[in-house]
Amino acid sequence: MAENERPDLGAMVMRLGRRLLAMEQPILEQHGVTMWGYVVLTALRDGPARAQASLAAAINADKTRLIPVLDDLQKRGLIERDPDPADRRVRLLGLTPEGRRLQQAVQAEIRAAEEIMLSKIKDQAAFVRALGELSA
Amino acid sequence: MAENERPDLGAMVMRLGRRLLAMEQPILEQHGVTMWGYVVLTALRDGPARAQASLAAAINADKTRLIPVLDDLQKRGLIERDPDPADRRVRLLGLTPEGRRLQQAVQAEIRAAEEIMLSKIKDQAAFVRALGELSA
DNA sequence: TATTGTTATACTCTATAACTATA
DNA sequence: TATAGTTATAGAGTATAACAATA
Repeated sequence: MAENERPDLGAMVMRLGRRLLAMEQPILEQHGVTMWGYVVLTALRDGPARAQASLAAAINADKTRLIPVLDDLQKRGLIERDPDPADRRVRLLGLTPEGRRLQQAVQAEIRAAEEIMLSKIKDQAAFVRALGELSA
Repeated sequence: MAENERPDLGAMVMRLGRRLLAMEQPILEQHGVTMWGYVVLTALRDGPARAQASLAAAINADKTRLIPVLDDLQKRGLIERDPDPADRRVRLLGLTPEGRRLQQAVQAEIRAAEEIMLSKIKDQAAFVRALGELSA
C-alpha cells in the first residue's frame, strides 16, 4: 500500500496548473494583458492565422469568447485583423511589431519564473519532455 | 531559437489537465459520482475530518460549494456527517464502508487509465516524482 | 443555401453576503 | 460576541442560439 501512496495524476496536475497560473498572473498584469490575450499573441507568434475560427480551435477556445479578446488586442495595436480580400467574410490575423515585442517580453519573464520553479527538481529535462509528450 | 521551441509549462499542464479530466469523466459517471464527490471521498479516505470548513480548505474548495456535494454523498449513504457531541456546531465527517468501497473502485479504474497513459512515455517514475514535488 | 463573424441570451460554476444555530 | 454551517444572491466565465454580412 505504501508505493501506491500518491495523489491521482489529475489532482497533482490541477494543483500545479493553479500554481503556474498564480505565478503568471502578476507578470501578465504588469504588461496589461490577460491570459487569453497572451495565449492569442503566442498562437500568432509563429505565423498569421486565417480566420478567427481556426485560431479559436488552435487554442481550444470557443470562437465567441475570442472576440472580446481580439477587440482589445486590436484596439491596442497588438494585432492586425483585416478582412481577407479573397473572401471578405474571413479575418486575417497577425501580430504587429509591438504585439510581437510584447509577446516576447511576457514570455521571457514567464520562462524565467518557470526556470526558478524547475530548478527545485532533479529531472528537469525529463520532466519537461514527458510533459510535452503527454500533453501533445 | 530551436531549443527554446516548446510551449510554456502552463499551456502544457493545462492541456494535460483537460485530457486527464476527460479521461476520468466516464469513469466517474459510470459510478454515479461527480469529480467533487470523488475528491471528497478521497480526502476522507485516510481519516475522518473534523468540520466541513477544514475539509474544504484541504481540497482547495469554498465551504459553500461543498455543501451540495456533502448533501448528495450523505443521502446516498457514502459518508457519515454527524454533529460533534462536544460542539454541536461542527460536523464530523467520515466514510461509510460503502463510501470506502466506492472510492477504492473509482480510484482503481482511474489509476489503470493513468497507467495506460503513462506507459507511452519513457521516464514514468521520474515524471511522477517530479510532478509530485512541483505540485506539493 | 452555406459560412464567417458578431451579438444576445442562457447556463454553469464559484464566491460574497446574509441568516441560523450553537457556543 | 463569535463561530460552523446553511441559504440566497450576485458575479465571472463559458457556451448556445439567433443574427448580419458575404459568398
